[in-house]
Amino acid sequence: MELTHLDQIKEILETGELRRIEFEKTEDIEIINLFQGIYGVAYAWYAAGCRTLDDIRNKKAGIKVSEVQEIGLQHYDDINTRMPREEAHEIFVAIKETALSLDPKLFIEIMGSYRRGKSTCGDIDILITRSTEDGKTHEGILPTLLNMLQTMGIIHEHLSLPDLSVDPLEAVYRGLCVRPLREGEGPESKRLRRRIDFLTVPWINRGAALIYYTGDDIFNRSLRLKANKMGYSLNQKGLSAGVVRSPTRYTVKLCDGHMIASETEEEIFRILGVYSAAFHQVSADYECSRPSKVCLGKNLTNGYGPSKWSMLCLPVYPHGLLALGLRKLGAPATPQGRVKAIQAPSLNIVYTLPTLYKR
DNA sequence: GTACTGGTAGC
DNA sequence: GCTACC
DNA sequence: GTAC
Ligand SMILES: [Mn+2]
Repeated sequence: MELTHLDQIKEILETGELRRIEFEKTEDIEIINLFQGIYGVAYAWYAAGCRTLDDIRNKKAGIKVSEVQEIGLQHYDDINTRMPREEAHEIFVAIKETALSLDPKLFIEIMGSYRRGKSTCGDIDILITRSTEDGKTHEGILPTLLNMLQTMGIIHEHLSLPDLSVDPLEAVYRGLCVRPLREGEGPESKRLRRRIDFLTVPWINRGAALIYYTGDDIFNRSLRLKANKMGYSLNQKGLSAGVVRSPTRYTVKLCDGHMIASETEEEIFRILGVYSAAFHQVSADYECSRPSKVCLGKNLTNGYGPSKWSMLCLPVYPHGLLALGLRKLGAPATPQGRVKAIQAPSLNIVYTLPTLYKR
């Protein structure tokens, strides 16, 4: 008998894993995943006929490789090796100390997989903001901090620099770093390059930024989908009501609406009805920790078009639902083309926030 | 039978 | 429009 | 496909 998605979810919740797991191993996905480890282009290179990293290094098919992509190629193995949680911690401690030396009132947190409690981290994500109660802000901090970290030999290559001309309080940085030297270590000691990202936001947006930057990606999509169904819109700045979108071009906003929550995670979760053991006493059929992805492969049949789908992941989510990542076969094997969210509200699943969320 | 599918930034 | 972030 |  065929297992339904609901059966599979229950099995995962009850056993922690799903038997009969089959990874999606098709040539295009494998190669595009390889190329996505570079930074910058993946599907386009596959479409141009490249199949190996050397094809790209040799500029096969006349492809153009930017400066940033050359950096990605050069450090390919380093940046595609996950670091132990402890190394992320070491790097963050050094950065936090440097940042606080510039302004002791900065709010600086390590986000992403570290904040989700993972034992290894693919990169380091750092959120910076600052209380405005004394009339000051974190304006100008990030460029100064980046310069200092470069001088200290922590930050090495830049991949993407912030554009501060729109709002100097909002900045996104992407680059490569190494951990600080340990006691007794000389500069010759081998340290792997690590991907590092910084995000700065206005103080008022910190709650929404915490949610966004903690992730994971599917959790964010899932939460934003729920917000939409409730007539709201959620982004990294806040939760808004009254957003009106163009029916033809969905991303075009006809009306921005007004922000109803942004300063704390709790307020946003509360409005969205996402109860967490950290904030509320709740009863539920299941409790689960922040989503863990389970990869599996399965062909599904449906009513429209090419009828085969492959299921990529099955994370378990809060607000009594789950999301499945699906790719329609024949669709471009980009992350965008690959993922589709489906919900199962009949399962009453409670999402337990990591202890980091408590107060 | 119909509705569902994140939102934004940089280039 | 593509690639990136979560 | 799954939810309603
Ligand atoms: Mn990151």
